[in-house]
Amino acid sequence: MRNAEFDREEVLRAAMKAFMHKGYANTSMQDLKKATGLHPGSIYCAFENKRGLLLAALEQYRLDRKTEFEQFFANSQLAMANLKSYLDNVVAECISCDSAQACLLTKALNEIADQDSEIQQVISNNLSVLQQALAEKFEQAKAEKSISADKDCDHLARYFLMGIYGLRTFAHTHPEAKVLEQLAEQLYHDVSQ
Amino acid sequence: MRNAEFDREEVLRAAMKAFMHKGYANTSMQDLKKATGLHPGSIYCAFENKRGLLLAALEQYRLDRKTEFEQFFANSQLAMANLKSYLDNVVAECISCDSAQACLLTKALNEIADQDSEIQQVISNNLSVLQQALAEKFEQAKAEKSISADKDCDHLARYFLMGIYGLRTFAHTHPEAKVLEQLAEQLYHDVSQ
DNA sequence: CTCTATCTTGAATGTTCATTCAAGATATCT
DNA sequence: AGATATCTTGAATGAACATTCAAGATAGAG
Repeated sequence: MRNAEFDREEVLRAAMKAFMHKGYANTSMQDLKKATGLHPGSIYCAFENKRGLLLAALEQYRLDRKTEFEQFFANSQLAMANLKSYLDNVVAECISCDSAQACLLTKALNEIADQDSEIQQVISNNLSVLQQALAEKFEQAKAEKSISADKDCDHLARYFLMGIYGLRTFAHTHPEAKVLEQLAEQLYHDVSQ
Repeated sequence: MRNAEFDREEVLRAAMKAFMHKGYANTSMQDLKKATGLHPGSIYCAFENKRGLLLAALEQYRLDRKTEFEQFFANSQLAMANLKSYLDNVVAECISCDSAQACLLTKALNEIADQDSEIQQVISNNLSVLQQALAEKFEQAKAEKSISADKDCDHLARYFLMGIYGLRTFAHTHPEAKVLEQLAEQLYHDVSQ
């Protein structure tokens, strides 16, 4: 007889930002209250507890990133060109040094994966989906003759993803545009040739 | 008139393990008490507080890794062969899935770097030293004609380190030996050729 | 307009945390 | 052996935490 007043997606994106900024353990309910505008009771009512909020935020993150990914390839350019754009976007996020543009998946993976196997599983699944999507793009690139026919596209996808993980970590100590762009350039070169 | 009973290095290595296993925020003083065998009072006396213990552990980690690194190159083999051994060792650590063999620097970097600039600085310095050491090995490889003379050794060192970061993160979701070895193989190939 | 199911609020709860400190123990020096 | 400086011990402290819940507010149904 009465609907919730808050916008679920907005709340989850705010929670995502909070978790990305301070990590899971260090983000208090008070931080989450401030970030989402929701009182503790509402959070518990909607998401059961802090962990439930993280799980919901991870799911929203997956959806948002899926949409974003598809937009990078929703054009008529060659797959390899789009992969380059995707990589350039990661670099841009790294350069911005904006913790809200970090990757919630890798952040959470580093922090809690060892201690919570359900969350570990959720994150692993999400990353596997991304890896699979990348592999398909490399297959497309192969069909377009951008890369040679004897390449293993699953391997290329794994290597590309590994490079992105490395880039994100590296950026924490070297957020300089020139360095990161050079690294991305080489990564792109190494999966192209 | 009385010396401390505990072995400082042993205590710091135990603290390192505890921090690597659960992260900084999630490791309680009670965990640290159990891990180190020291009572809270002794920890506070020796290291000022939990943060001081982390800083001391980071310093011990730096020393231990420096020793380990030098051992990898304390032989008469070519620099590139030793770099491969070093990389293989990282892979072996990843395969073991032993949180005690993770990298304290990257773990701490992901968790707290954004929130504590002094710790950020310490970690960045440590990683820069490693990067510099790697660059020297690539210089040596160049002198040995293992890599071509027009290579930028600083760039190679950065790329190699980025790959190691990526490998460690990737291993969290794919701890399979075959996959990690293949990725390491390609990374080695890409910095060789 | 009234009723009621549902949502919102924020103070209260009990737990866990980092930190302190005074009492007790002990190694070293004289 | 006695004195004392230093270390060890672990209970006490207060703050911060996640979580609960009862009271108040409000949207929508009748």
